[in-house]
Formats: sequence, C-alpha cells, structure tokens
Amino acid sequence: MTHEQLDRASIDRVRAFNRAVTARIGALEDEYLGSARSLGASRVLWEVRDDGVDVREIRERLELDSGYLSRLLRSLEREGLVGLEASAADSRVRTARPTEAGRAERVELDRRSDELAASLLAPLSPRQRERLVEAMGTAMRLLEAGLVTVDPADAASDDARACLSAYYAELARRFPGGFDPAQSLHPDTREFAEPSGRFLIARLHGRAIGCGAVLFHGSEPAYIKRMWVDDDVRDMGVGRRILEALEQTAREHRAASVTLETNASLTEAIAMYRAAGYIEVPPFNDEFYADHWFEKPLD
Amino acid sequence: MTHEQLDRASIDRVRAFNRAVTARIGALEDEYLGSARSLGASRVLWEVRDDGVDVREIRERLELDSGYLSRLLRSLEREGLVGLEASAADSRVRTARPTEAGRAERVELDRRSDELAASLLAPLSPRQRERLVEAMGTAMRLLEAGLVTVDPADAASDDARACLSAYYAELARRFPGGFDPAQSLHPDTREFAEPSGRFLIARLHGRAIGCGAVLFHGSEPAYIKRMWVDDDVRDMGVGRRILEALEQTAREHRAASVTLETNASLTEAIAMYRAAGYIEVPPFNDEFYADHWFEKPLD
DNA sequence: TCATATCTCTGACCGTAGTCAGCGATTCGT
DNA sequence: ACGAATCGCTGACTACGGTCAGAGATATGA
Repeated sequence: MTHEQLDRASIDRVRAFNRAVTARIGALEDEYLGSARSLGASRVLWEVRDDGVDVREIRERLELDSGYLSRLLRSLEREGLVGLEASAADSRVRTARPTEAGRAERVELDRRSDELAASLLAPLSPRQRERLVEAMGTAMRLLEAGLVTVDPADAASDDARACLSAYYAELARRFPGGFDPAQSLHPDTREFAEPSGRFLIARLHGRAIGCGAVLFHGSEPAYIKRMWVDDDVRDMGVGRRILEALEQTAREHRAASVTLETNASLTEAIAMYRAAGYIEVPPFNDEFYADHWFEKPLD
Repeated sequence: MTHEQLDRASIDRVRAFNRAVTARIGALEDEYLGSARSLGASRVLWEVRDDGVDVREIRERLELDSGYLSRLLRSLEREGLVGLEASAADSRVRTARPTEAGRAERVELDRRSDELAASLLAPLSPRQRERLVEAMGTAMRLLEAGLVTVDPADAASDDARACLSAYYAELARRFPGGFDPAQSLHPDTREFAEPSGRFLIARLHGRAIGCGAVLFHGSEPAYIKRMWVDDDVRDMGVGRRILEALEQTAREHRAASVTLETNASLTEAIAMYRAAGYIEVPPFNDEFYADHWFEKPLD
C-alpha cells in the first residue's frame, strides 16, 4: 500500500520520532537492563509467575520456538532461577516455577525497568514531566490505533456478550432513567447473524474493545444497532472504524442507505455520526430510548 | 541513581509507552525494512554519500569496529552497491562511493522508511494524525532533553562564537532598537574565563544549542550574562539547565548570590528567572539594553 | 488396544552483531 | 631517514536469537 496523500512534514516528523525514540530507549535498555542476562532469558523469566506456568503457555505468549525456549529455560534452571517439573494434569507438559532467587531477580528486573522510566523523567521539571507523560499517552494510543482489528463474530460468543453487557451498563449509567435491554428494540442477539444481520467486534491485542451490529432489510435501509466502544480506547478512532465496517457490510448486502437511532445523552456518538455523513431524519421506529434518528446514503 | 520521588502512575505510563512503541516500531521495521539486507549493512549504505565518504568517517559516525565495518563494506561491494578505492589525499585511507545500483537502493530504503511512517498515520483521521504528530514531537523533544549536556567551554572557541553570534542576532531581531554588542557591558569574551568567570555551552548530540556565562566578584554577587538557547530546543528545559549550572559555578566560587539583568521583550526568559527564584531588584548597573534587574540568593 | 496427536527436548544448523590481535602499507614528526 | 602512529584488512573468536528435523514420552479418540 502507498500513502502518497500524506504530507512531507508529517512523514519527516514521524521518522524523526521513530529514530530518536528507538535510539534513546534502546540505549537506556542496554544501560539498565543489559548485561547480566540475555533479553530472551529475561523475557522468559518475566513470564514465570509465582504459581507456576506451563512451558507451552510461555511459548504461545512469547511466540518462541519450542527448542529455543527449552534451552532458555535450561539456562535459567542452571542459574537457579526457575524449577521445572512435570505438570500434574498432563505429564507431557512441563511447568516452570520461580525459585526464591528467581523471584528476587524478577523484583530486580522490575526495579530496573522503573529506574529506566524514571531516568527519562528525572531531568525534567514537574511541568515538563506532566507534558511528557501526556504526550507519551497520546502517541501510544494513536500508534496502537493501527493495531485495532474489526471482524465479524458470533453475537452469542463470550466476547460479544461481554461487549453487550458493558454497553448496557454504560447506557444504564448515562441515561437519566437507566436502561433495560428488554425495553429496547431487537433484544434478541440471534438476529445479528447471517442472513438477517451481522455482528462485528473490534479488538486490540486480542481483547474485545468495541462492537456493533447491522440488520439487513433487502434493498431497504440497513439498520445499525449496539455500537459500543470501551472507555479505555476513546479517541483512538475505534468507533469510526466499526461504523465504516458496518456500512461496508450493508453495502455488500445491497443496502442503499443505513439508518440508526440514538439518545441525546450520547453526545460523542452523535458528533461521530454527523462527522461520518449521517443526516438527522424523522423518527422511523418507536425505539423507547431514542430521541434522534439518522440516515446516511451509501454511494 | 534512584528517583523515588516520581509517582507510580507516571512511571507506569512511561513503561507502557516504552513497551508499546518499541514493539510497534520494531514490528514495522521488520515488515518494511527487514529481510533484504542486514541492519548493519543498511546503516552503512546510508552513510555512503554520492560524493564518496572515507571509511574512517563511517566508522566514527556509526561507532563501528574497523574489522566489522570492513566486512560490511565488502559485502556491499560484492552486491555491487558500493565501490571502494584509495583516497587521493592519503592512500592509507579508503573511500567508498555508491554505484548506480547503490544509489537506487538508497532511494528505495528511503521510500520504505517513508512508507513505514505513513503506515502509522494511514489508519487515522486527519484530526488524529495532527494529534499524533504533535504528541510525537513533544515526546521526542522531552526525551531528548535528557541527552542535553552543559559543560564549561572556551568562550573563544568556534562553538562559543557561534552561540554568541546567534544570541546577538536574536537580540537584534527582538529589541525594538536592534542590538550592538559593543554598546553592551562586557563585550570582551576573555573575561568569561578563569579566574574572572566561566563560559558554559549546552549541547545536544554534540551540537551547541545554548550558552551562558558567569563573572565572579569574590563574595560579592556573581553576575550572569549571555544566556541563550536555540529556538529549535525551546521548551526542553535547556535554559533552566544552563541557569542551574551557572548558579552552581557561582556557589563553588563562594558567591552568596547571583545577579543578572534583562530586557522586557525577552518575556520567556523573565518568566524563567522568576520561576527559578529570582527577585526583581533596583538597577545595579548601567547596562544599556536592560530594563529589569534580578537577584537570587544562593542557599 | 493401537494409531495418531501432542509436548518437550536435543542436536545440528544459520545469520547477525560484534570484539580482539596482529599484519602490511602508508604517512607523520623529528 | 627512521621510529611511531594511523588505516584498513584478515583471521579467529564469542554471544545472541532463531530455525528445523527428529526422538522419546505421554495422552487421546476410535
């Protein structure tokens, strides 16, 4: 993919950031975390929780080759930092458990990571520290926005249910009179499955952080419901991504437009709908909790 | 050094940033720049300018072992990307010059770095891109602030002269009536040397980015002059760092306080002096360009 | 019970990044 | 003119991070 529409100055600043930040943090990691143990061994030690962890779990989490991990664990065992024993449930599986020294070493690693972070803040004034932490947060969130995926999912799955629960809880908190899903239209999530509809989940690092559903009505307007985004990832454009994916789904099902309704207390959602090209229309249904209705034509 | 005064939440956010950013950028580097050539070879190729560059210069710039660099250059030569020949001036020295293919490869590397940067911005809305670029700039500057050094220097050195010229030029630009160093007190920089005074230069990556001088008057107040910070590094706390270093120098020379004078048009300097504990006092000299005089007791 | 799958471990590899000592050619300082 | 320094190159070596092909032990499903 090419991104020729982006301006030179922005590209240059991003490149300068990449260079400066990786160099700075890399140098500090050498200084604070380097030497003693190899990076690979440290990462593994970090995964060995006090209550023990199966080797296969470490392998999956760090995406390591089984042979490589085996050797890393051996070297940690030789250093007296972890103990390895066959798992009680399945004796093919081996379980790693930190020794006393291993626990101490983990505390030490943690302390050094803290020191590394502190060394970045130390030369700054309190006001600058605040600005740096703020800018880091913003940069991190927007960089991670690129890792968000939006994919179809079963509306009855655990993740989907967790999203919907969080959505209902938020509405209950924000609507002046609370919220009862049974009073809302389409309480049955089975409708959000082909052929009558589709349910999408947004994920970041595998964690469900947002959802949305669309119902198809042939060439009549498709109908968007249950759009939710986790508070943790506000301002990362997740809502927009879900909305675009739902519209694309509607387009693929030959809908000429999409409709949705919402409530005045969801101000940021309404702003997003307007920014995305939705136009307010007269009420087209009797959704109990709605007071604004929108429609957007699909090319 | 320990930094126990820093709060848990800030430390955690810095650590999260370090983790997220290095992982994200590292993964993208593998994707966009990885494979084809090793990182070392790419870095070397990048240093081989079209007009040729001495091997020793590459070695100094990248801080590479001479044997290691020799091998990297050999592999680039084998690939037909650079040509090596004895330097005209000194036949011990070898000069590397890119071939046609090498130039093309550099353009390609550059293009891929651009694409990497663009891929970070691509999934964002225009508003978010602006915020990301802004946050990256702030984070980068404040991270680099930790790399600024402030050290004594000869006021007659090239770097010192460059700083003073930049300082005078800035005053000429900002003072309503311009600025002529000859009309100002202490035009002779020879005073800014032991035993009568000291001159300090602030540097970032070796480049002089700020300066300041202090004159000692026994147990009488020491006197600060010629404080300047490059526009490029405003808001990085360089002024504060220089000021603290000058005060420390005065303290070591048994001064009980420091004085300085300034001009109302240098608003950010005045704000910094006040924030640093300087108190406005009646005029104590007849500096032509001054309209505010300050003093600060040293413990 | 038996074939198949799963899990860990070992041995044999590879490329990258780097360090160190020493050599031959050249240049510099006196 | 000569000794010392400089420059680059080569050979020998190390550690890290990783891949791949099995082997052996164990578990699982038909």
